[in-house]
Formats: sequence, C-alpha cells, structure tokens
Amino acid sequence: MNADFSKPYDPKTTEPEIYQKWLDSGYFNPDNLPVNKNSRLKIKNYVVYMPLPNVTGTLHMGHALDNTGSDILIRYHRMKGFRTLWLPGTDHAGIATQYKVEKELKKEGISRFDLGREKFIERVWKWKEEYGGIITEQLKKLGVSADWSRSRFTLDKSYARDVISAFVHYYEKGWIYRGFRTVNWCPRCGTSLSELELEHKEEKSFLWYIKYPLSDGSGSVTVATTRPETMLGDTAVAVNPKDKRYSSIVGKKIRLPLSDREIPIVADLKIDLNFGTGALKVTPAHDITDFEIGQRHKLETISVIDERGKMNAKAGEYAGMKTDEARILIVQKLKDFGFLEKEEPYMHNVSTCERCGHVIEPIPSTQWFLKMDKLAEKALKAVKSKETKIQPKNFQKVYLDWLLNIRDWTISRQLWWGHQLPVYFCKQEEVSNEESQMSIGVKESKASDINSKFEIQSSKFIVSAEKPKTCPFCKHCEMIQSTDVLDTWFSSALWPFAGLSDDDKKKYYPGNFVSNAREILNLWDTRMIFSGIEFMGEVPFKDVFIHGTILTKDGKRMSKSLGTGIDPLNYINQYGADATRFAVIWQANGQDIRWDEAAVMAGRKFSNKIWNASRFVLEQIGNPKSENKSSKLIPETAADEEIIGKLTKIKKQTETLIEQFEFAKALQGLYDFFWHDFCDKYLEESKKQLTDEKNKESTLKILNAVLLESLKIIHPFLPFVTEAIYQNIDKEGEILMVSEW
RNA sequence: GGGCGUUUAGCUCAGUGGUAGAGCGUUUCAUUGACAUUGAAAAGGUCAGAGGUUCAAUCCCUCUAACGCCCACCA
Repeated sequence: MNADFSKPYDPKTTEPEIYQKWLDSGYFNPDNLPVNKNSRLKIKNYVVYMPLPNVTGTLHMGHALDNTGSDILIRYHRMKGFRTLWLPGTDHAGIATQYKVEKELKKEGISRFDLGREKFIERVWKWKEEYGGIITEQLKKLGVSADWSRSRFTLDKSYARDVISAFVHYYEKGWIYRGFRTVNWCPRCGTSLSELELEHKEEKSFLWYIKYPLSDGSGSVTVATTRPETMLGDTAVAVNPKDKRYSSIVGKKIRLPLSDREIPIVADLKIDLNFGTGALKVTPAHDITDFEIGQRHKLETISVIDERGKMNAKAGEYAGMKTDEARILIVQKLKDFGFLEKEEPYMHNVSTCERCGHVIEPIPSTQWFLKMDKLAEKALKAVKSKETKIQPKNFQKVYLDWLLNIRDWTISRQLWWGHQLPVYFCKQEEVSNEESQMSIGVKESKASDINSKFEIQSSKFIVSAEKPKTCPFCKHCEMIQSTDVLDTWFSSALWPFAGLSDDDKKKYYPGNFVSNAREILNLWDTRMIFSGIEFMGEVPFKDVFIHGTILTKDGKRMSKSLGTGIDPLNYINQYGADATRFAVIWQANGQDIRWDEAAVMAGRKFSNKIWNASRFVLEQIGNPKSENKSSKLIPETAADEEIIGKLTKIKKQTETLIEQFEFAKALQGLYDFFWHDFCDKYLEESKKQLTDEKNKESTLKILNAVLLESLKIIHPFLPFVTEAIYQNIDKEGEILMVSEW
C-alpha cells in the first residue's frame, strides 16, 4: 500500500490500513517471526502479559497507558530479534459483569432470580458476545501489537480446566478449606467479598454509649458503638486484661438490654484501652474482629441480620427492618429505658462494595478459603530474591507489607457468573430440619439460590475435577455441584499459564513483563506471582511495572460516574493513535498524571513533523532505498559529523531508557533529536550542502540513513506514521515493524 | 493510626551540590519550495515556608504547611 504521500499526514485514513497490513503479515504471532539471521544471540523470548481488561470494559486512559507502554516494549524487542509474544485476553470479571447485566434486567423490571440461574447465565453470555469484543477492537485502534490469535477469555474451556485443577490441587494439599465465618457480604450482590474488593467511605454518624447492667446488680459497664442494632446479637463484652478499670468485673455476667440474655465479660488483648470506654460489645456474627474474639473465647455466634441486609427473625420486633431503621428505633428504646448514656457525633469509615457501592454487611456464612501462609512465603521470597522486580521500588514495600499481614483468602462467591466450585455434595445426606447455626433466612426470599440451605448444612462432599459418576457416600445418588463460584481473581491469578495452550506453556512460560495501575498490585500481580510459582515452578515474570494514575487536569480521579472520564478514543479518532500514544507516554513520568490535552496536540504535530521531514528527504533522494548499510557513512562537514554523532547517541540512549521502562524520557529524547537536531539543524544545513556538488552525494546518503534510523527508533512509540513512511520507501513489502533495530 | 508521594515559568511537568529546563500559552520578527500542525528570537521562576549541613543548596538533613494516594479489625 501507499498512503497518499502528500501533505499533511492524515492518521484517519492511514492508521487502519497500516494496522491491517500488520495483521496480514502475521507477525504479531511470534511463531511467524523471521529468525533474525544477523543476530548472533540465541533466539530469546520476550513475553508480556496484557492486563486482562474486563469484558464489561471500554477503553479508558488507564488501558491506554498500560498498553502503550507494553507495546513499546513489545515492538522494541521484536525489532531486536526476540521471539516476542504479547498475550491478550479478556476477563469474565464475575461480579462486575453480573452487576452490569443485573442492571440491564432491572430496567426490564426483573431480577436474576426471576430468570433463574441457567437463563441468567445464558443472558450474560449473550451480553458477552455482544459487548465483550469492544475493548479488543479499541485496543487495536491504539496500535496494540498483541497476538490476537492467542487471545483467551477466562471462561474458555481450557482456561476453566486449569482453574478447576488449581482448586483441586490446593484442596488436596490441604490449603483450601471450608469454614463458617463472618465475612464481608454485599447485600445487593448477594455474595461474600474479599477485603480487597471493598472501598472505604467516610460517613458522619454517632458513637452511642450504652450502659450494660451487670447481672448481679452491682452496676453497669458502658460500651461505645456505631452499630447499636447489632447488640441483639451480642454474646459478650470484652475489655483489655491490662485495663485496671475493669479487672474486677472480668468473668462476671451482663444482662443484655432489650433482651433477656446473659452474656459474659471477657478479657482480650485486642481491645484498645483508649477507645471509647475501653469496653467493647462483641457481636461475632456482624463484625470480623468480633468473630475472631468470639473464636478465642468460644462465644456463640448469633446472627440478627440476614443476607439482604435486613434484621432477621432473631431480631424479634425488628425483624424485616433495614438495619438503619432498626438502629433508630433501638436507640430510641435505649433512651426510653435509660440505657443510653450519651451519643456523640462521629466520623468513621464504612466499607462499601467496590462494584455496586452498597454498604457491606459482615455476616456469618459457610465459605471456602485458601490458606495464605505458604503461598505468601513463596511470593515474599520471589521479590526479596529479586526474581521478580517491582518498579518503582517503593511499591515493593506495599507488596511485602500486604504479604506479611495476610489473611486467608475467601475464594467462594455466591454469584452465578464464574467458575463453579468443583465440589460435589451427596444428595441423600440427611440435613437437620432445625435452624442451622446459620440464620441466613433463605426460605422465604427468592434469593434461595444464594448458597443454598442444603449446601450450607451438608457435610458430605468431595472435591473433584470431574463430576463423580457415583456418589462415594450413598453409592447411588447423582451428586450435585456446589452453587458457589470462584472469586474472579482466583482465575485471573492463573493468567500467565492458564492463558497459554499446553504447547505454549512449554514454549512461552515464564514471561518478562506486566504493567499495572497500583490498585491491582496485590489484587492481581501478587497472586499471579504465587500461583505461577506454585503451578509452574517459577515466577511468571521478571518485572512488574506500576505506572501512575491518570487524573483530570485539576487533579480529580477520572471516573465515568463522576463524569470526569476522558475517552482516549476521541483523541484517536480525531488526531490519531500516534498522537494519543505520544500524549500518554510524554506525560507518564512515574508520578500521577494530570491530563493535559496539549500533549495530544504536541503528538499530532510531531507525527506531522516526521511525515514532512521524510517527504523532504525522499524528494531529495529521488529513488529511496530501504537499506544501504554496506556503505559506511563518511561525514564531510561539521554538520554531518554532528548529526551522525547525535544519532548514535540517541539510539543508545533510547535503548537504555526503554529497557528501564523510562518511556517518557526516551520519547522526549527522540523528540528533541528529531525535531531540533535533525530537522531544525541538519535538514536546514543540508539544503546548503546539497547545492554543492562536492558534498551532495554524501549528504544524500546521510539524510537517507538518519531518516531510516530515526523511523526505526521512533517506531515503538509512534508505530503508524513511521510505518506509513517506511511503506513509501520500500516497495518490496518489507515492514518496519519487523525490520532490524 | 501507620506508610508513601507531591509542592519548580500563566497551565501540565522534567531536572541538577556550583549561570534553572520542556510542551502548551504569551510577545516580536521571518517565511509562498518538507512542514503555519513552520522557523528565529524574547518575556516570564528569590525552585511551598522555616531552620541546618556545606566554600556553595532548588537538589542533602530536620521541622512546618497544603494537597493527594495506599494500608489498617479503634468498636
């Protein structure tokens, strides 16, 4: 093809043609790459794992940043002769996608429960087929040179197989266990969540001081709480054993107000002497810390809130109310009966669901957990020993701190969209008719699919990759599979190998590089690291690069809901992918970026400058040749010498900076070199030199060579314009993208 | 409550132990032959504040202030 090599450069028509040319060449696939004959090095791999975009997603600035950086590395290494693979894919993103489809259903006036599990999942698949490919197409517009032929979806059959066998593997090692615990629960989504899936919001509230009378009538203890409604589930009051104020009453009983229960006073070191009154009301069912205290003191777990976030039957007269309604009434009643000592205004943090924004309700339920001690150890070692390097290095601390304080990972979710647990229950098991210790009221609500009551109470199950033909317990029933699915991150943690075919696992694991926003570091990178070590025997990548966050110009977070988001596609469509890539990289110096649109304009001008300078050079040369490396460049003038020196220097500098992930600096160097050294100085000088017969030939040679070299070293950053020019030079179908660096 | 980061030209940001830089903006001039998505030049900053180390600090140390982020089971 030939772009119209007249002025000015038009990315709109050029870029799609160029991208198609790359696709047609097949060189995004490393198996098709020409062996670099001139390289005396052994062929080495260079593998980058694309941060999996959610199928729900559309391109945003964060993706543009991740992927432009990765594309620079990929293109650079490809030109350097590496067997270069960029592995793309999309993530089923359990809760995010489910939420999206549920919102769609809501508009139609129905819920997922009206459809039922099977129909609902069908619906999500339909949704996925329709919208799941959008982000991929958008990435192509950016110029992403990933191997789309290897693209994976995290629910693909082969991927699912790896996920299931990972679960079985952990279970057989004894690292996965099932337990009844108080967990973070989103009442809207109807599922458990891990602590990394929560957001914390400040909220104005009150701290209520409630008098709890001692059973022996010798006085009372005052507790401070932000959640008086949970007192119906209190099973103790805890004080610090070192607290002299309370030492005399530890072991005594309390008569719980608004109830006729007696609860003990226990001593626990976790209690802060300085907060409130130093006495804590312990509600194991509705607070994770309290649950842990409860475990230590063998306290009963009495749940008074159900999975919809409403007071349950145990809450007596408050049953069926929302917690905040009950709170108001309970506070009033405490006042009426003289139990309320005081209330003071109080700012505190409330956990909310990262996806839907609903307030999190800790409730007890039966969930599956992955033990983290051994895995954390491996992950710690990998980074301490520098097998994997995290950059910038201050994020290493974030990584280590998280691992050092890690808790077991709640991996089960009560969602429908995801990898169902490979757990099978015996249908014939007699489950008690009594209310189980779980008081989750599943009976009347349509939410009965949530962690079905049968499943909760059932203890006869096996874990197996395949559905067992015969039940090992009763020998005749058809076993039923757990209704829970796995946390999305459990499956994305396996991406560096589950994303590869069995052959590719041998060929392309481990990889080299992954680039992320910082909030993904522990959610994903850490988990990829320990999963990679556990299942493949070595770390999945050598470098984790954490880039800054793109903010609005006035420093606000870019978000769709706030209307502060900026769509990179607008820039791509208007000014071209090169200009957009330029802008992103130009500003990405490691700090957070306050997005300045002027950088896109600068990028557009730079592309145009390259285009025009090339035009000039090619007009002068007349019959351009792609390579004349055989003939050495012999400088005839001071200007010649200077530009050759500068070229050598900038090439070296660019290599170093790319290899250190200093893309912004690399680009700025290239900009300076090309614009000022080459165009402003040498090109102008060459106009004079060309009129002198003595220098004409050597000047042409130098112009030709410097231009070609420039196109190459700029190509990873601005691939389209450089390739478009190259296509005007070479008529034999050679492609700049795979030309030798 | 811990940890981290930022504070440099009107705006967005680089940078260095020794006359302060870029992009955009502003001003002046130039130019129809690669490019007005241009060229040449200029204006504009006591490098957040205070103290310290040093012959010398925007850069190192301490403190202060403002802003931002992450982590945390103070109810």
